[in-house]
Amino acid sequence: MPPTSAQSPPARRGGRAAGRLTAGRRRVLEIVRESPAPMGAYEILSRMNAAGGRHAPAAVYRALGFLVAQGLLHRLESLNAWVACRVPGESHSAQFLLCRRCGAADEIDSRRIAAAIREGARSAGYAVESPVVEVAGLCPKCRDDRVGAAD
Amino acid sequence: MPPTSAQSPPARRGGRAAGRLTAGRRRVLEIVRESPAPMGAYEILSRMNAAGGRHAPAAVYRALGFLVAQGLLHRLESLNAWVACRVPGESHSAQFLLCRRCGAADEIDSRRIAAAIREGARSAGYAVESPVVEVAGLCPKCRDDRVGAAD
DNA sequence: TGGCAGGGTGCTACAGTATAGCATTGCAAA
DNA sequence: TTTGCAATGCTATACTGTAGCACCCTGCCA
Repeated sequence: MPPTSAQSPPARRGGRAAGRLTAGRRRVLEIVRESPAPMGAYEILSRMNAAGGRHAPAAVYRALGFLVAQGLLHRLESLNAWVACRVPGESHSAQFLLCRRCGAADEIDSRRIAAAIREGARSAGYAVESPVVEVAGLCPKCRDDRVGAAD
Repeated sequence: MPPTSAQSPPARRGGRAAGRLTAGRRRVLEIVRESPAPMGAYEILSRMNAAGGRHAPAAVYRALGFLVAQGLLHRLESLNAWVACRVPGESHSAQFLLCRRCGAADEIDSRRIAAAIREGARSAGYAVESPVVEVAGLCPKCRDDRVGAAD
C-alpha cells in the first residue's frame, strides 16, 4: 500500500515517460518485421531466445500488446499471429488478405470495405469500434501455381 | 494390425452414411442455440457434462467442426467462440457485430460488405475463399445505457 | 543530487484453447 | 451376417495467453 497518496492530486512528481520503445519491444518489432509471414507469439519468443536470451511468454505478449497499441503491429485473430503494419503511424482501417497456401498476409486499406462495414453496423444500430477483416484465400502467385497442378 | 487388407480394392462394401446429425452433435447444437451469447468450447463442454456426461474436449471440438462445416454454426475467430447460424442451410456471407459490453453477437448478411471485400481482394489479385468479418463495438442497448453513465 | 513515483521487466505458475493418436462402438450396405 | 467406414471414447499433450508479484531503471522534483 502506498504510504500517503489517496488525497494527493493527480500531479506527477516523477516517473518514467510512458510508451517508450525499449530494447525488448524494439527487438520484438524487428523480429516481426523481418518475417515475410505473420508470426505466432511463441515463434517470436524462440527467435528472441535463439541468441541466448531467456525471455518468458509474458514478456513477448506484453511487448506485442504495446506495439499493437502504438499501431506498429496488427494482430491477426484468425491465425493467432502478428504482422507488421504496412503504414505505421498513420491512422487507417486495415484489412487483411491471407493466403492459405503460402501464408502471405497482405494488408490493404479499402475505404469501400470500411464504409460498407460502418453502414452495415449503422443499420443494426451498432457503434463500430474495432473491425476485424481477415480474408482467407489464395494470393496471386498461388492461384497461378495451382493452375494445372494439384491444389 | 489388420490381418489381410493391403491388396483389397477401394470398393465400398459397407459403411455408415457420412455427415449424420448424431445425438452428441445435436446436443452441442442445442446448447449453442440456447445461449444468447457466443459460447466457448469448454463452456459447451461443461454444459454437456453438467447433466452427468463425461465428454472430453476432443468430442466437443469434433462436433463443432462438423456443425460449422454443415453451416449450422459459425466460429468467431476474435472470441474463440461459436454461435448458431441465423439462417442455417442457406448459402450466405456472414458478418458479425459483437458488443464488447454485453457480449451480444448479431449476424448480418450485407451484400455491400461482401462485394467490397471481393473487389478489394480482386484488386490485389487474391481469390477469396472464407472472409472473416467481426466488428467489435457497442450494440444499440449498450450505446444507450452508456449515455450519461460510466462506460 | 537524492529520493520518489511510476513504467517496464523477470519470473513462476497457471488458465484457457485445441489437436494427435489410437482403441472401440455402431450403423448400414453388401 | 459380415464388413468397413463413420463416429465416438479416451488419454495425453501441444499451443496460446494471462495473473501476480518482486525488482529494477529512469526521469522528475524538491
